[in-house]
Parts: sequence; structure tokens; C-alpha cells
Amino acid sequence: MRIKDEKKLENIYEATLQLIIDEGLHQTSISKIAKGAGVSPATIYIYFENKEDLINKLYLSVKKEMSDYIFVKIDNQQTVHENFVNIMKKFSQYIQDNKSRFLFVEQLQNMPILSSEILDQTNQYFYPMEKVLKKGISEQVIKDIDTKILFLPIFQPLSAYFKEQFNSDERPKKAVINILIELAWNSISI
Amino acid sequence: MRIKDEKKLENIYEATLQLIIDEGLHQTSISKIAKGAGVSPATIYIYFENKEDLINKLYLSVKKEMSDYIFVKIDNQQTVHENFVNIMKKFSQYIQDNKSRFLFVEQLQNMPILSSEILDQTNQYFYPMEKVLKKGISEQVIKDIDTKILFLPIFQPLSAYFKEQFNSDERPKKAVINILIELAWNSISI
Amino acid sequence: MRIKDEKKLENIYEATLQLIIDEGLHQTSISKIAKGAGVSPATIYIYFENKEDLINKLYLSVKKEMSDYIFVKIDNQQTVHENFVNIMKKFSQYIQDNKSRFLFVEQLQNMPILSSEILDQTNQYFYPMEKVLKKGISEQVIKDIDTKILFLPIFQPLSAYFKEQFNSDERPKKAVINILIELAWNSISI
Amino acid sequence: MRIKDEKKLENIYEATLQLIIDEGLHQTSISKIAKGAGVSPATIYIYFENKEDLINKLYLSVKKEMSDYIFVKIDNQQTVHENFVNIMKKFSQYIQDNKSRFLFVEQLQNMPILSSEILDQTNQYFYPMEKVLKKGISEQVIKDIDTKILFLPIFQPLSAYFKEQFNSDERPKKAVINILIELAWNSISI
DNA sequence: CATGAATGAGTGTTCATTCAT
DNA sequence: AATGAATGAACACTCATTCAT
Repeated sequence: MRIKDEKKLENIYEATLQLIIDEGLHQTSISKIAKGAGVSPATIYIYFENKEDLINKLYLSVKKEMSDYIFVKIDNQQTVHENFVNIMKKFSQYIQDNKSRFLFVEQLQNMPILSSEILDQTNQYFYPMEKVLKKGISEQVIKDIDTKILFLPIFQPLSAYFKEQFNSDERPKKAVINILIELAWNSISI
Repeated sequence: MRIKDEKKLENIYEATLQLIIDEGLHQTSISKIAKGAGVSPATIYIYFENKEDLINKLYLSVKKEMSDYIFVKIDNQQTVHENFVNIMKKFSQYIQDNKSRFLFVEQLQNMPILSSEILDQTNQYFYPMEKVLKKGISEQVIKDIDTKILFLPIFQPLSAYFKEQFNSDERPKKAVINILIELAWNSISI
Repeated sequence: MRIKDEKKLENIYEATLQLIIDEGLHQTSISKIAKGAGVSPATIYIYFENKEDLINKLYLSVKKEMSDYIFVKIDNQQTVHENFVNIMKKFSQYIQDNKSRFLFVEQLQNMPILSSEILDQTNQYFYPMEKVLKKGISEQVIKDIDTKILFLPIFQPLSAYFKEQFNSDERPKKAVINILIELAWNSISI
Repeated sequence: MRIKDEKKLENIYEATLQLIIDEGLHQTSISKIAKGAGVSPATIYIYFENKEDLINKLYLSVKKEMSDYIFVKIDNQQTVHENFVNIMKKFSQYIQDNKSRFLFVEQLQNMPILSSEILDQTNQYFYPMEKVLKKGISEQVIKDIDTKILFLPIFQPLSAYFKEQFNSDERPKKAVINILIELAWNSISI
């Protein structure tokens, strides 16, 4: 028996991601993915149950990679503000280094193709930031508001900025990123 | 193009919007739209060049309606803060009263099907808010930052909140909305 | 608007029938039918809901044509035996003149693709023979047995004979046909 | 071909038979058979040349089993009529005890997938009945007609009855079976 | 202006079969 | 002998669009 070719799986993921950000989900067909990955359409069905399953698993894998990068070793010695800024910088760095992965995630985020199980799972990936926020609340540095709500002014403006820049083929500006991080802090801090 | 039957156009728009939010763009076919609108597929091609054109025009029309509602008569007698809060309340009200229109706009926002001309045009609809911000800046109530950037912490967190609530079939909470408006103001004010 | 082309429907029916008797139902694909009928696969879906619907409607139409031919004007003046023999001769004649239609019906007869509604409907087509049998029973010429049961020794041996001959590419023999008709009468008569 | 594992062959046969009567030939794929038999698709190609070969060999094997059961020890002491009735009862008994095997045989009987060699071979299985008929003819109990023709009124009506009952999920009735055996005898006897 | 008929090209998925181990 | 991986070709069906009326 032949053994599963890990490279093939990687190729399928990569082709899917590229197609979705280039042409949109509704133009991304299995046969295009197969062509892009250099495999037969039938091969995709060895690795995934169906198209939906492929998209969901890819989404999960990208989100995991993303949060692994962003939340690597948070220094407990640092102040909450320092923690906050570091995470935001990592977040920005990841997006700039992984434009296509970021755009992929943003495009799929609110689409019915993603199962709620997958969405729940990915939300948990951001737990480290939650911990920092709770520490800030207990230290009375951050407003005492449900952390789920606090996440919104933290990540949404910055994400939207990157999206806008990428969609108009402009490079995100360091100065603006810093401003947005500061505004986010202004928003949530006491 | 001369339009004979305004009602037909309305039906096509309505059917398209419903289908897109119910089943997603990639399940929304011309023939389904035609069936939903009670017209022939061929009729749609009298009103629009092609599917893309239909989607773009619908997007534009919804955005226009939205901004018309939100920015109706801004009172120059009021303070900048009052203006700001009023606009944000209108914005929230519109979304709650027009859930499907809002979700439609959000779903399409980052899709390649929208032409950049359309996106530029819709951005201009938010000019009235820009005016308020500029007044605030000159009065040294609001931080002196490019208004385009200021828009991000203002609208993104609130929009994201509504999306999350709607997608998980929960009603948006008045208290949370007020908090988010306040956080937005904290973010941009001096 | 174009009007439906009756010739196209005829072509689709004919192509389907030929394919099924030549290659069997499980080799008869929509695209082969389309090719055979000189239309696009999509066109078939204008005339029929799906493949199953096409097969069922074709089956119904052939059975109808068949029974219309066989049971045309049964002479009430004649004896039951004369009626019986005439019907059997017509039956044999139809089969010999319409080999492909007969084989089509025989091949589909016991397949799950036929809905029970269709089978019920086609059974009713043989009502005229039932009338003759009932007359024979009341005249004490034919055994007093449920007509549904009587149908079996009447039609099954003859049908099987034709099938065997056609499948081995031999012409059915007049003498054998007459013998089988006689045996059928021997079977059911008192 | 040397067969290592007799159990595997049995499983493949059984899975094929079940699938064909449950879902029909055109829904019965090699991979479904493999799954049902608990083997790899590739394994099936060790035992059989291809799908057609598998179906033909299975058909042959079922027919053989069937005739072995029906024609076991025909008593030469008994009259022809007794021999006839006994065979018919065995035939009926087998069908009732082996509903799925019977339906499988009937479903395939007139399909192009069966090779003519196979069909010829299976016909020979019914030679014992032929012997009885010939004895009856020489004793002038049975009409002097080609035995191949005599087979038709003997087996066809009864088979058709069982098919009808099974297909409409009704149990065959003992009384009807006996009537049909009697009608068959009426048909062929002098 | 408006229509339903018509279509070639495409969809996601499964097929019978072969390959490499 | 036996396997799961792999595949090109096919499947039933739908697509966005155009045609003829």
C-alpha cells in the first residue's frame, strides 16, 4: 500500500487558500483546486469528506498557526500595557508577513460554510489575550467589561485597516499601526 | 436603460438580498433569483449587464439607503459629542431594524466581486460623519488624526458586535451597544 | 419566447429507449442520452425533473402506447375464447413490430427506479383483458380465480419466449407463438 | 487463480448480492462492495478480472446453488405428475427461503451485463426437469412439445408471482402457489 | 419590455481500475 | 495475497447567459 503523501495535503491547502483570496470562495471549485495542487479531483476526497470539510479544516489550521505565532510566550514580568502592546505588534507582524493567510481568514469569517464547532474552537485560540485583559481588570488598569466585548475595539479596527490597505494594494504604514494600537488602548484602559 | 417596471427591479433586488443572506453568494444563482422575484432569468439581463453588475448595484443601493437613514439632519447646534452619539445610535438602530440589509453588506464587503469604483463610492456616503469629526478636531475635542483612520475604531467594533450576535441568533443588547459607543468615543476623544 | 420543441422531446425519449436496451439502464447516462438526442444535457432538465422522472415518464408512455394498440375495440359479439385469442395475437404482433419498446418495458419492469404510482397506473391499462376474463368466469368457461392470478399464465410465458428469442437474436416463430397461446388457454380454461 | 481466503470470497459475494437487491445494480460500486465485505477495492481485483466478471461469477454461483437445492434426488418410482409437483414445491420453497438470492437472479436475468456463455450454462442446470418432462411425453401424459417451450408455462407464472409479492412487500400465499402449480400442470398435460 | 426555451461549460462527487508497498 | 493511495473519466445536475418569439 502506498502511504499518504504529506506534500499533497500541503499542496491542496495552499492551492485552496490562493484561489479563495484571488477569486473568492464562490469561484473556487474542486477542479480548480485539484489543478492548482497538481492532483486529481478524486484525490481531494481521500483527504477530505467534501468541499465544506476541506474549507473548515483549512480555516482551522490557519487560525491555529496564526494564534501560535501571536501568543508565543507572554512575559508575566511585564506590565499589562506592555503585554498588550507586544501582542498587538505580533498580531500586526503576522498579518504583514502572511497577507494571504490573513485575507483568507477575514474573507471566510462570516460565511455560512464554517461550522459553529470550528468557530467555537478558533475563538478559544485567543484565550491568552483574555488572560492579559483579566489581569488588567483586576489591577484596575482596564475597564471592567466582559472580555468578549473588549476584544472588539482591540482587534477590529486594526484588522479592518490591514484589509483596506491590502485590498487597495497599498502597504500598511507603521505609523498608522502604532496609532491604532494606541487608540485601542485608549478605548479599553481606565 | 429605460426601466418600465420599477416593481420588478425591487423584486429582483429583494430576492437577491434574501438569497445571499440565507444561502450565501455562491449558492445564489440567477435562476433562483428569477424564481424568487417572479420574473424570467432573461428579464434580469434587461435590467443588469450580468450577475456581477446586479450584485454591485444592489450593494450600492443598500449602502445608499443605509447612509441616508443614518445621517439625516445632523443638528449643528449640538456639541460634537452629541452629534457623534446621535449618529452612532442611528447607525445601531438601522442595523437592528434592517438585519438582512446589514448582513448582506457585511458579507459582501470583502469579496472580490465588488469593484473598487463601487467601494470608493460607498465610502463617500459617510462624509457627514467626517464633517463632525473635523469639527471635533478643530475644537480639540477629538484627536488630530486622519479621519479615515478615525472611522475604524468608530464603526468596526460595533459592526462586529452586531454580526456576532446575528450569526449566533441572539438579540443585540442595548447595554452593550451603549458601552461600545462609549468605548469608541474614549478611543478617539482627547 | 421560444416554444417547446415537440420533436426534441421525441428525440430524448427515443435516445433513452435505445440506450437502455442496448447498454442497460446503468450505462445510460444523461450525457449519452443528450448526445443521442442531439440536445444539451441541460435541455433534458427542461422537460424532466431528473433522470428518474424521465425514465418513469418514458415507461408510462410506452406502456400506454402498447395497451392502446393491444386492446383496441374488443368485439362483444365474439366468444370469450375468440376475444382471448385476438388479444394474444395483438399482443404478439405489437411485440414483434416493436421489439425495442418491448425489451425496454421488460428490462425496467422490476427495477426500483419505477415509482409505485407509475406501476399502479400501467397495471390499469390491462383492464380490458380483465373484463374478458370476468365474462369468461361468469360463463363458466374460465376458472374462477382472481384475475390478477390468471394474468400470470396468460402473459408471462409468451413474454419470456419473446425475450429469449430477441436476446439470442433469433426471430420468434409463428408456430411457437400459437402453441403458447393455446397452452395459456389450456391453463386458465375449464 | 489460487484463492487464499475462502471467507473473503464469500464476503465479497454476500456484499455484492445485498447491495444489488437493496440499491440496484447501477448503485452498486466496487468501493461499496469492498466496504461491505471489509476488504480493499484492490483485493476484489485479485479474485475477479473486473466488475462484470464478479457479477457473472456470482450469478452462476447462485443459480448453481438454487438448482442443487431444487433438483436433489428425483424419485424415479413416483409418477411424472408427482415428480412435477415435488419439483415445483422445492422451487417455491427455495424462493421463499432465499428471497434475496431469488430477487438477485431475477433482477439480473435480462441485463446486458450477463454474458451469453453464462446464460447457456445456467440453463443446463434445469436439465433434471427436462428429464421428467421427456418421461411424461413418452408416457403421453404431457404434450409433445419442445421441452424448452414447456419450461415457459411451468416456471414463468410462478416466478412472476413471487416477484410481485416481494416487490410489494407482501408474503406469498400458499393457496396461490398451489393454484399456480396446478395451472402449470393444466397447461402442459394432455 | 418580457419571456421560457435552450445551451456549453461548469459544479461537487463517485466511478472502475491501477499503483506502490 | 493484500492493502490504502491515487487517478482520469464519468456521473447527475446547475450555472450564467443568449436566443427566438
